[in-house]
Order: sequence, then C-alpha cells, then structure tokens
Amino acid sequence: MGVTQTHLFTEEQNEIAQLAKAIAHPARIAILQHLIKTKSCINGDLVLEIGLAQATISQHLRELKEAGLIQGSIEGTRVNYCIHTEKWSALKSLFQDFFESYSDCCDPNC
Amino acid sequence: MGVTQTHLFTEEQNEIAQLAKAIAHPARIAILQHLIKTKSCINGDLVLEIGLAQATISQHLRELKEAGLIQGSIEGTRVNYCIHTEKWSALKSLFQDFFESYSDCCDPNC
DNA sequence: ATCATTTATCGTAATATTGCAATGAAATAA
DNA sequence: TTATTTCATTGCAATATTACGATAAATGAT
Repeated sequence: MGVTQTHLFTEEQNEIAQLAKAIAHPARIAILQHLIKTKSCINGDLVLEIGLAQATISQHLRELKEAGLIQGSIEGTRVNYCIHTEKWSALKSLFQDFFESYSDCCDPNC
Repeated sequence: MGVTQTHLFTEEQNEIAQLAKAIAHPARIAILQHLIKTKSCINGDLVLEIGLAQATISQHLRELKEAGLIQGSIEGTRVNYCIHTEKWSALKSLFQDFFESYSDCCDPNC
C-alpha cells in the first residue's frame, strides 16, 4: 500500500492528476512564474529569488522538466530554462475542459 | 526537512499549489467527474464506481471537502456530496489566470 | 431493543515527497 | 594545468500520502 492504483483510472484521469501534481508545490509555481516573467532564467537566479538550496531547486526543475512543462538549453556552464509552449497549451486546454465540464452541464442556457 | 517551506512563497503561490494538490490524484479526479456527471452521489456509489476500499474513498472525499471543492449533506444514513459551485469557479479563475499569464505575455499582439 | 446499512475515523504499513549537505561533471577563466 | 563557476546527482533524514482492515457512530428497519 501507499502506491497510487493507476490501473483503476482512465488515461485522462491519470494525466490530469499527474500534471496537477507537477504544479502542486509553491516552489514550482514560483519557478514557473519567474520563467514567465523573465522569459527565461537559470538555476542560480532561482536560488536567489526563492530561498531554497541549489539542490532543491534543481530537483524541482527536474520534476517540471519530466512533466514536460519546461525545457532547458545549456549555455556554457549555465542552463537556460523556459516554458514548453506546446505542453503549456495542452495543460491549459486539459484543465479548462475539466473545469468547464461542470459549469457547462449546470448552465441553464445549454 | 520533508516539509514544504510555505513561508518562502506568496499567498497566491501557496493557494495554487494547495488546490493543485487537492486534484493531484486520479481517484479525486474520478470522484469529481462522477459528481459532475450524476450531479450528486454518495460514498457507496463511488466505492462501486471506483475500485478502492470504502475507507480510502472516504479519505479522498475528506481531502476534497477540506479543499472546499465539494460539500456533503446528510440524508439518513447516507451522505450526498456535490460540487461547491463558488469554490469551483474560484479555482477555475485562479488556474485560468495562471495559465494565461504565459500566453498573454508572449502573444506578439500585446 | 436488535439488527442492518452507511459513512467516518483510527491505526498501521508501504511508498512518495521535500529538503539539504556533499560530491560529481562539464565548461570557462587564470 | 589548476582553479572557479554552475548545475546535476547521490545519499540521507524528516514528513506526507496512499491504501486498507477494524471499529465506531448514526440512522433506519424489524
């Protein structure tokens, strides 16, 4: 026990949950917001911006990368991360559809 | 260690992360979808619908209730859960704003 | 009152997440 | 070459999550 029973659920349910989990930490929200604001940034900037240790930031970056939400390109000794536009759009649509599946069905005009 | 450093982040970052965490499990997505489809339901229905034990479903329902996303009303020995409309709308707006903060800033037309 | 039904809670085990110091790896600068 | 800088990875400790059996609490039925 202690492990999510993925096989019990649909692919969509698992996908929504997994992407929600990717953004289910304030540090990762902060990272994404910083990436959006500065259009790109590096690990070092984030360590100063957020108060967490370098190893911890790196770990959060990896999770966001594994979820496909960001991508990094190496520039010398630095790494330039930015939002993965296509994945971001896909996430937006997926969540939008999920949230609207409620309001749509209860909207008296439909 | 092992505990999220909430104090390092803004209230908004913590709120988005916390709500994302509330839906960051396929069982809770399945529960919400079932509530939306049937417009209301009870614990027992969900145990049959989803393959998890009654205690586990009850636990997930509590998490959704604590996040404010659903509310339950007692009907005899049963409990009738439904989506909390206002909170759902708030969640939708919060996520919509977050997702659009990227596309807006990168839209060449703005 | 007794029993059945339904949901919540408790206790516990297995696993996952969070955070960081220490160390590695890779490029640049001296 | 020998530092220095920057990021990734490893290993570990603390805490959180997931799941379920057992049990409690509350209502309704007999």
